[in-house]
Amino acid sequence: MQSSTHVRVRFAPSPTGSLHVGGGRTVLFNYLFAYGQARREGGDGTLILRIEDTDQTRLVEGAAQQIEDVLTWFGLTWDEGPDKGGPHGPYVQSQRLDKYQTAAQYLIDQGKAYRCFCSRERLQEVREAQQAKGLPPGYDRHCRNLSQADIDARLSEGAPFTVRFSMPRSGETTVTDMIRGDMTFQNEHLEDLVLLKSDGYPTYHLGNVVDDHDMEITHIMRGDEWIATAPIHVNLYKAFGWDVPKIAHMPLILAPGGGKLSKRHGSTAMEEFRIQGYLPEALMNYLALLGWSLDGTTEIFSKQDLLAHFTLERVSPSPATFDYAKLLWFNQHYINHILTVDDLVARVAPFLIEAGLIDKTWLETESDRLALLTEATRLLKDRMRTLAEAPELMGYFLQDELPDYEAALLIPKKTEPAQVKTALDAVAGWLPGADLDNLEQTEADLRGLAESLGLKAGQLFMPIRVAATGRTESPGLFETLRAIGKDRLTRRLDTARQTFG
RNA sequence: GCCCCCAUAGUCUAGCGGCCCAGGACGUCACCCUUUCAAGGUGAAGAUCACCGGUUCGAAUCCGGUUGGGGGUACCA
Repeated sequence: MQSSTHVRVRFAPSPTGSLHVGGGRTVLFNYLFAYGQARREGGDGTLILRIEDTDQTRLVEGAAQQIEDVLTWFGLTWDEGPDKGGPHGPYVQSQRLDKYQTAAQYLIDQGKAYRCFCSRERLQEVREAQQAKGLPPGYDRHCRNLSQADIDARLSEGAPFTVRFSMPRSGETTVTDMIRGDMTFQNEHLEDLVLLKSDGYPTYHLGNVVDDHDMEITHIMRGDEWIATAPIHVNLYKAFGWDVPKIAHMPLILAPGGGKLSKRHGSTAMEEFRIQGYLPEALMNYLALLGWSLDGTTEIFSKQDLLAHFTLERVSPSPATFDYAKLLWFNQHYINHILTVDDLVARVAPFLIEAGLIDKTWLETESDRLALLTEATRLLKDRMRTLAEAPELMGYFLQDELPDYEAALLIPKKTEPAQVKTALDAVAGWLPGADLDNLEQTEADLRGLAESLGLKAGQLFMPIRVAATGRTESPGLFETLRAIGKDRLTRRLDTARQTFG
């Protein structure tokens, strides 16, 4: 990066729904660039959150708030925005309409924009006609050279109009992209885009350029889908006489089969990953590696690690396919190896409460229930892939009664029902005098019992496991029995024995 | 159709002219550990570096073309 000491970047979502992972990755890179790279290199870095709610027809109630909430969950912070204000507010475009109107009027006065009175129907017809002729569809600049008399006449009759940008008709425009280099476009291919809609709201193009200038944005980091309009934006800056910020387009995130990542392939919204039990740090780690890498070898990055190492120069220009399996691996890795047990307990609790397995009182310090929850979490830590799996995994530790299970599970392969019955009876005889807190003793006792019954250890352990948990998989048997406790174990054993009539 | 972007194993990537007949990770498979399931350990398969031409003593790395994939082509962002 150049020696600029002043970096101001922004994330500008439109509140038309929940935040997509592509957007999540874009904010992340903005955040890492401002707070990581810029500050490391001796400058200051500022991240601005701006809500671009200029499409009144697609607005979703509460979406802006939800985006802020999910960003907070994700672990990101920003310096200026709707919630915290700042020197360049307001940070919601619908509250800055006068600025866009003033800007549009300025361009009209300069002869760099014009009012367009064309109806949507006419626009549609023009587009269809051009497509039919095999020409590139686009506005035919019909209103670009209207006489002043025509314009006045239309205005006096109160005709609705949009304001369009007068793109230069010849020459070329070069966009310098920080991760792709120069991209040159022939001006004749660029459209006279609508800047101001007939409802007085700006389009993305005007709103974005005006605000980025007004908010003194130094670096624009946005999705790859904006490349096509970037040359028009550059021309807009020139028309206003403003400096063009540095621009970087983030590589696209593609769906597994190709194309856009959509619901059809699985979750696409940040919020959904939260609900499905993904950890924000795992999602962040995964998303950071989608288009960026440090050395091709290091895989695990905490937010601090990312802040310490991220550089825009190492962002790849090529699109990346979203791999759910790898995300799941990261999540599992964080649960299994990075989180502490206490931390996991705190993360898993909301999911258990939601499932009705525990309630808030379980979390009171020094309660026996918290001890049980903690022990259950410790035992299942290595077997949990997402937080959402916790209720399913931990039920038999947390509940008094076991849900019904298939009696056939009690009978291991190559073992007769009669043998199992005898074995469980023997275990029931042993249990009252057993010391479950002594794991070594429990193991010695049960191995001895198996031997005396003429069974292999596994042939005895599996029926006990199923009787105790209702499942064929569990953490180590002796620790599992200890956590369940003698009382519940006795009852569960009785239930199992009764299935043999 | 037109404009633009991209191109290393199924996927994410390292590589920025010789160290690479290509390294790491996910996934897959095998083995070890083992009371089950995981986790962990070890190992294997998997890429003629999309293709074709150049440049060079030498190319995955530079250039051109082709093909393929993707994006844009709205009074959506």
